[in-house]
Amino acid sequence: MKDCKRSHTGKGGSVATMHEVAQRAGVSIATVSFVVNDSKPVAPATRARVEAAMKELGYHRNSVGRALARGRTYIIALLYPALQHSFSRTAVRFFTSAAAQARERGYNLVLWPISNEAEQVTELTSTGLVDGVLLMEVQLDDSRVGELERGKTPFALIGRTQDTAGIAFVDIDFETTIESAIDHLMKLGHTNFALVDGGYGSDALSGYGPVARSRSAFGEVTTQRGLSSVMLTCDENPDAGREIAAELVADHAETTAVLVMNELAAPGIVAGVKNVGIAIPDDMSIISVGSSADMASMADPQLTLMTSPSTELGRSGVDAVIDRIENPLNPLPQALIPCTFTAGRSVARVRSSS
Amino acid sequence: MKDCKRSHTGKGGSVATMHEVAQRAGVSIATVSFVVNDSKPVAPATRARVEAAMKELGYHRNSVGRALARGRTYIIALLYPALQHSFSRTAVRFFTSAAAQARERGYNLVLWPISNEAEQVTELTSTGLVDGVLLMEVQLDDSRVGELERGKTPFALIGRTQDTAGIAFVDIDFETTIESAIDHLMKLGHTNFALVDGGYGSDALSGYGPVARSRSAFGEVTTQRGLSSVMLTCDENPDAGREIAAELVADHAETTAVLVMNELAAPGIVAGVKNVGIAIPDDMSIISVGSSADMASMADPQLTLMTSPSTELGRSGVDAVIDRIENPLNPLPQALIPCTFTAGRSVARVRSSS
DNA sequence: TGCCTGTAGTAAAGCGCTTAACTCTTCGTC
DNA sequence: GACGAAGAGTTAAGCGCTTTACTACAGGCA
Repeated sequence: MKDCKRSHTGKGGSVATMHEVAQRAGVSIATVSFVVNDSKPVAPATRARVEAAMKELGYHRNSVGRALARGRTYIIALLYPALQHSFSRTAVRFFTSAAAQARERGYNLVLWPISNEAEQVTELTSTGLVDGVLLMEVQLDDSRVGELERGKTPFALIGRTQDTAGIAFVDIDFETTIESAIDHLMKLGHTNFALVDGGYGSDALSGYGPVARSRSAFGEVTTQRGLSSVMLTCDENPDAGREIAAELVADHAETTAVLVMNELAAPGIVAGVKNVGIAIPDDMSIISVGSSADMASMADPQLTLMTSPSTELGRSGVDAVIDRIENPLNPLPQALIPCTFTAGRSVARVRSSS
Repeated sequence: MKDCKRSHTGKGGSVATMHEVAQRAGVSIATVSFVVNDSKPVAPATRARVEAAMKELGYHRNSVGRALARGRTYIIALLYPALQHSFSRTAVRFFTSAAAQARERGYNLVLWPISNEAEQVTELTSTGLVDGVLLMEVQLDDSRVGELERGKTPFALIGRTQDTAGIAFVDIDFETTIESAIDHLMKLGHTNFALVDGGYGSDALSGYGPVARSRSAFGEVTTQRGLSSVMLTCDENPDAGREIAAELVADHAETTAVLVMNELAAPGIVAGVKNVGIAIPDDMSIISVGSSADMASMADPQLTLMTSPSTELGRSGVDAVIDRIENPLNPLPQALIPCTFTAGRSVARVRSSS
């Protein structure tokens, strides 16, 4: 008597609906919903009938209908400005673990490509398509964050803005990481340090959190420990690494310990240094900071590194957004996770000569 | 008289709805829809009133409601088994261009992480959350493809299965690519070739299209041209490259020209070859096939390469799915795009000695 | 017997939007 | 001046699902 236009079950275009299942099982549509979601007790016999009907019709719940009714899509968008930055191995690992954790908690984590325009963020969040947002590659002063704060979509950052008050985030603990790297090298007798970081565009440079934070940490620690130090910057590619290596060797010949905070340039730096006759690790030790083992072994010799805690970042990042979504009143999740030391072949005791 | 529970406009949680806009503008909700979608003529005065109301209320259309009513989400999922494979620079470029093209055509392209399980594919498509699917990293015999064919969600492949009948796809033209690479090296006098490809797991090896196709192309062309040839395989990482390089040099000393179809191992191969005292490109020429310039320059010297047509693949891939979605009756889009030659420093004329 | 409680299931009101069908006006035309 | 067409809006029926009442019925207890 109702709904007759598409009762031709089976093929015919659209998929089976809850209505059809209900009809077939001889129950009300609500009961089907209760079975599907296990949201209310249903007598075993009835449940069995419903389940049979579902199987026969090949029923799958329609997420859009559900989303509309519940006011929740269970989709979390991971915003990654792929256009501007390369998708490092580190990021992949991060993404993977984030997705797994989201799935675990009943959400879908999808990578949503948007340019860096703040307005695109609004465009995404204001349409109610996603329940929450995870923002990567955050700048110290990031317009997208402002945009998100203005909206009502729950979000969390991977990385931090300058002022983290009122913002949920998960980031690498650069201070601790840099300090351990330096400590490691000091124990091997090094006293002349250099830091090479990534440009990340040109002027936005000082605005990139990891760079800014590592620099200040590097500055502080070397000063405290009375070490000689120099800081250099180059673009995020091997060729830039080659160039900066030449510069480093030419202008700062005393350097024996280098922290590279630029995964992509690191192999180039190694190549560049070797090309001017300096042996690694015999004459110079290099540690790649915040990198992944795969990338580090692109270099020859394989780089010793402080491995980025990508997996943990992914997991806690997702937890942070979901927490914001589900318990907006909870204290803000804010976490810092240090990189861990991974041995390679690019670090050695300083030469006793000199 | 109707809808009173949430007429408290402004803050208070949810966003403005079409209803509220209609009320405020003193028109029917349908009219608002016509304005928003420009789907029916509306008198200028009315339109103005509606637009004013929208602005005042900060209205943004709700995608979920729209999706439900239209039966379309305008979301396309790019399925990339990130868990198993690394996300190469090539893939990033692909992703970026695909996203841009989708946006251009009014769709959202999102990267949807799923494991390689075919069932997860169904789980995604059957819920009606996405209008179409773009599948990457396709195996010659891929269960996910079967799963997609069984469902009714439009899809296209980046890559190909063995049997491409009835399937929309876009892939690299490996035959042409391999042939040009060989031609290039032949013109420089090389006659002893080797192909090193990527393992891509262990047993699935022969099932990976790019590998299988390059191999057969390599085999055919070298035979045709009467060249000596050998094929090797190694995992997709630099260390594996180092090892296979040693093997290559030890067991096939005559080789002077190497095609590497394994972006990630390539830098390792270069390092490995050099480590046993063979100069590149003087003693041995290497071309990295289907790679990206960034990755190629990780090696020292920078690799000459056949650049993967990532951008084109992304664009045409998206076009292919959208075509399937919007004109299911059109002829199936099937396209092959060759890689293009990009000079590096790893290729030279063969030594006249020998 | 009557009343309360608990359990299984149903009816129906939305969620926010689209769209086919319909109602009024207002013109143009013969 | 009457009729039809075109233009501008409105009504209302969904899209597929969730969820809050509410009904029915059985059992427990006095």
